[in-house]
Amino acid sequence: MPELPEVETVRSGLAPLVVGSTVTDVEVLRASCVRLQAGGQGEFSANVLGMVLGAVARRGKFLWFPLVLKTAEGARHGGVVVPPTRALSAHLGMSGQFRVFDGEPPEPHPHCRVRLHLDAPGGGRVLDFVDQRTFGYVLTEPMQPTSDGFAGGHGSTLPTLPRTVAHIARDALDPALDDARVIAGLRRGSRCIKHVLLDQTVVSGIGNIYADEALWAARIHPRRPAQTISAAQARNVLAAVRDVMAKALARGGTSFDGLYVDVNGQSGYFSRNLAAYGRAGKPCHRCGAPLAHDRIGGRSTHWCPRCQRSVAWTLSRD
DNA sequence: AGTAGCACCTGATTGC
DNA sequence: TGCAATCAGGTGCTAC
Repeated sequence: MPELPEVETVRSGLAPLVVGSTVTDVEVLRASCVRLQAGGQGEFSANVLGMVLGAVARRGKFLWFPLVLKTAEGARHGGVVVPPTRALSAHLGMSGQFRVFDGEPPEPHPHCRVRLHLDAPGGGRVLDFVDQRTFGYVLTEPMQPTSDGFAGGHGSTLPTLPRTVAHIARDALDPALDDARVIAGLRRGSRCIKHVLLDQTVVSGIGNIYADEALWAARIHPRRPAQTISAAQARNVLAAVRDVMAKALARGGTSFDGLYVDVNGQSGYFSRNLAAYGRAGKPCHRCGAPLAHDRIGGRSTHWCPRCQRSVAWTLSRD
């Protein structure tokens, strides 16, 4: 399942292959993947066709390509152009991938939902959005200012965000993340801490796997109500989130070749070394106790019943 | 306002 | 063997 490290690996792999390319043709192979586009697939295609992909940007698990228009005037001055007012946004859901093919493209994979034909230097190139379980989507949407006026996402220097990304908090690896705000968010409300970590409006990029990993590292029981977490514990949780994400990114970023930008099925995903997720009944790497497993907030959750015992919560006052 | 729960979807796995 | 139920996952939406 693509979480922040996987999506960042996709973003950084994609950028050198597609930025600056013009979209010369659009094939929507499955209409439901543009379900968030108000005007349907016709509007999607019309908004993308002829536009230049200006960048590949990301906040949390959300990706977008600012759409710029290459004008004759702009071309005379060596390139850009019109500041992007619209973006092609994409979310990988739980199984989405982007793949790039140069030259004569193969038949689209059965799970290919959208194929963009690009005008790449030296010949044709296609960008496929492949998504087996169809939780992912693409759409075009307007860009709007960020709430703090700073650059809206990794890979972008613009203080703007696509509409569907505007309500998402900065992510765990964002240098502009407001730690105090996140720590306050992790300590607020009756929801259990596992659920709060998955709330993309507190801090974004965390999915089910890294939520379990971070709580294991911080030794916090996933059922612990947020409002019982001390400030020090919340700081530890945030530090653990950053740590597991950074380590995963360091691993995922090394195993991609240029033309096959993978997210899920291949080495990036399976080479994760996980201490908690998926290890129900196996010994804890710290204490050897068998890890527990249950559904928390509708999500499969794994933890060490010995190391993460702090369920006997009391309201803390620090 | 904050929280809970469901819909969305497909393929792999498990149970009868 | 065949079919049905279950599970996995993130987000958007609706209903308390």
